[in-house]
Amino acid sequence: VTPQRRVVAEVLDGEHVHLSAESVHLRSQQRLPEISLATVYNTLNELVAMGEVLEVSTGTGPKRYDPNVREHHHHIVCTTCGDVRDVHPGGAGGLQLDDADRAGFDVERVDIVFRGRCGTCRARTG
Amino acid sequence: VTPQRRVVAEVLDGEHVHLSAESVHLRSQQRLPEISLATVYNTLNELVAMGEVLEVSTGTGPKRYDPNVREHHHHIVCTTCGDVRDVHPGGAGGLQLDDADRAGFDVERVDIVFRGRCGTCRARTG
DNA sequence: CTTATTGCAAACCTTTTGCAACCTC
DNA sequence: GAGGTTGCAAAAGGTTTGCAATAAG
Repeated sequence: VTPQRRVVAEVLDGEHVHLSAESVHLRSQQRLPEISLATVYNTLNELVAMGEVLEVSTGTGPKRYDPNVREHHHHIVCTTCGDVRDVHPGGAGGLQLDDADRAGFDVERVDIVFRGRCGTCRARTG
Repeated sequence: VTPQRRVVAEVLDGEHVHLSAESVHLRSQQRLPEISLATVYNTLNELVAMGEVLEVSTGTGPKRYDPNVREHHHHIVCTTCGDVRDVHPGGAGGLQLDDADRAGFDVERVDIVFRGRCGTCRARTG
C-alpha cells in the first residue's frame, strides 16, 4: 500500500457518478501532485482484479470505474456525455426504472449483456 | 451505393457471430481486394446511423457489428476471446438463459445498461 | 540488498480525419 | 466539371508497457 494507491482508492470511494481514469488522475493530483496517469491506470486495474472496483464501459469514450461492488445494481449511461449512474433493478426483471432512478434521463434502449467464457476458451485454458 | 458499400453490407449479413471492423475488412477484401479499412469503418458507421446495423461493444477489444436489427435480442460476450452471440430474452425479464442460448458459455455475470440522454444534455441541445 | 513501485516516454490498438486522386453524372 | 467516395497516411483517443530511478522493507 503506497500513497498513490491510497489516494486512488480514496478518490474513487463514495462517488455517485462514476469517474474515468483521467478524472481519477485529476482528482488524485489535487492530493498528490506528482502522481502519474500510468500509476492511476495500474492501480485501477489492480483494484478491478482484486474485485474492489467495477469497470463500466460506456460504448463510447473511456471506461468508468465504479466503487460500489457490494450492492448488486445496474447502470444508466448518457449517450451524449457518457456519464454513468447507478440504477437499481426494479420490477419486470429489472428492466423498468422508477422515476427516482431515471434521474431525468430519457431512456432510449436497454441492453442486456451476459458475460462468461465460451466453450472454446474454457477448453483451451481449463 | 458503391461496390464497397455493397460488399460490406453483404459480408455482415447473415452472420451469427458478430464481426469486428477488422474481420469485416478481411472478408470484404476476399471479394474486393482494394477495399480499405477506412472505407469499412465509414460504411459501418453509415449503416449504424441508418439503423441497419447495431454496434455492440464488448468491454475489451474492438466493437462488433450486428446485422440483426429486426428481432429484439440481447448478447452474450466471451470474456476471454470477445466473441459475441445473440441470445433471446427468456423468463424472469430476460435474465435467465436456456441451454440452447447459453451455447456452452459459462455465464459469470449479467449487465443491464440503460441508455439515453441525461437531463443536462437534453437541455443543452434540445 | 532485494524487491516492488513509481514516472516518464514510447508503444499499442482502435477509430477517425485530411486530402489528393478518382469515379459518376 | 461538380459532388460525393475512395485509399492512403497521419492523427487522435485511450490504455499499456519498458525501463531507469526510487522508495520500502
